[in-house]
Amino acid sequence: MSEKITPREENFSQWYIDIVLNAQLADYAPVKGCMVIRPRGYALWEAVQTELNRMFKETGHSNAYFPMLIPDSFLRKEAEHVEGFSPELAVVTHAGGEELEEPYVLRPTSETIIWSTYKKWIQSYRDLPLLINQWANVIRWEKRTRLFLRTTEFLWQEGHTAHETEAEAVEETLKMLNVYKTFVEDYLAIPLLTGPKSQSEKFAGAIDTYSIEALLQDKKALQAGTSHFLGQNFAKAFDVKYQTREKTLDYVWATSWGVSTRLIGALIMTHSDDKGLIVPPKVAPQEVVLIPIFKSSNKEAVLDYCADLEKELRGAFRVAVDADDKQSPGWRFAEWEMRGVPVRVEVGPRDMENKKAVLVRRDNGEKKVVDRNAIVSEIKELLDDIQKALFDRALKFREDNTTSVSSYDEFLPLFEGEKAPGFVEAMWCGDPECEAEIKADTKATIRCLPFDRQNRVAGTCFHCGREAGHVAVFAKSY
RNA sequence: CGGGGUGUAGCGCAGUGGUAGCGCGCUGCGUUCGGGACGCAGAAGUCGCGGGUUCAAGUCUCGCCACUCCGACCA
Repeated sequence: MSEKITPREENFSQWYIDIVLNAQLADYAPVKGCMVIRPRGYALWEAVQTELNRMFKETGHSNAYFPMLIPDSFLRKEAEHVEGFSPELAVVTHAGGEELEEPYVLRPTSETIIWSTYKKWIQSYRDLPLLINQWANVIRWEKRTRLFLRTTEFLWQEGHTAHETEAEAVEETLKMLNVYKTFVEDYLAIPLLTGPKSQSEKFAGAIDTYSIEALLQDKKALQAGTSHFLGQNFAKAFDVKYQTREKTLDYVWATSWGVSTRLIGALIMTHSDDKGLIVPPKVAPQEVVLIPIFKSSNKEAVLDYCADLEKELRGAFRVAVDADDKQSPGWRFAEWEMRGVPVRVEVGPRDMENKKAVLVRRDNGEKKVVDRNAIVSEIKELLDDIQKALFDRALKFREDNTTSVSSYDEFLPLFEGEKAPGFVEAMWCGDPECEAEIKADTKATIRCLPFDRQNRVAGTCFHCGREAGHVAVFAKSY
């Protein structure tokens, strides 16, 4: 069984790669760290795009597109920004057979090209807020890449907004963080921690960075998306001023926020098992696979019987049908399990005779024999159940792998050895030096200061013993 | 970018200097079919890339590249 997939226990990294390649989500490309996203993988990305676009538009945003080539000088206008990104830039130095006077950078993110444009578009408070999103590719020359999780080129969306007031920009930052949380939890069924990053972990050029943090099956944390409050940093760097309602001039307030194809990696690593991919029904390119079971003697009769059923299913669900007579039923079962389709419908001679069908859940393998006539409502119920069960299972995993500590003596052993300990929460003083020492000792980083865990009484920092005003969540991360 | 490992048919691998192999998969035909069926016939290779040694290199040697594991780096 599943000989193609390395078990998680044996080698988690290899398991992940096996899933990506065997479920035909992506393939390696000729250039270091780049991947080809195959139709089955791209369909997942399209599901992400469809829902997020709906949510972005409901919150007042419009899509636009800015160029991929950015003049080198633009990057340099915001000091922290250039410092943060320059090590991973790819630069175009030649074009049209000649060396360029000024090199172009392949965008690692679009703040600079967008803010240079916003300068032209914003004069008055009447031009605000400006709420724009773009779907784009970006290039970051990372040292160590991994399919979907960290690739040299990746697809993402980046929202860039401009506001009259600080309060409005902060509100936007948190609103979009919450859009991400809602989408990722409700559709991808991945439970998240949300909250601000520590100052040392924030985005280059931001005042505050907020993130959504997931815990994957190997107990490492993944930053699944970010929303940044940029203050007036980019407005100042690109001289974007507007006339206020009081007829004064002021710099606008900015946000930016993004999620990427990394979400597909998070999806895989959260739900899948040793048989292959598991996809939550709401984003599954195919919710149901119909597998007719027949012998050559009764093939025609079974397929006839399935024709009506298929029509009915297609009226209600996204459906695949696999009636390949070159493959045994067992082979087809295993194949569609690897592809992650949430519900399998088996129909053979027995079912035909009894006016039944067999439903099998991908998430836990349970089989259920149902009346042919009730099949649509039965599947609907099952899909809802699976969606919920996947989230609940992931949430339980996270809770089972979250530890609370009050001293460094408790903390240190958790981060010894190969295995990651999951999320570890502790009272923390907020000092970057204290954070750096912890990281140097253990490789643990602060994932965020979760909003919903700040209700503890004030105490002392678990590491340095000084007064502590935050609960921080530590983990080993991707 | 540093250290280790790997690179031979689509995939997994064998092949210690002398004719390019095996299993799975693939194509065709037939028999099978309720958890990865079987028979027969067939197709498929610049042995990762580039130099060097040699009468002769998949094999020895140097360089490079890719993947992978571990580090450093990382919205």
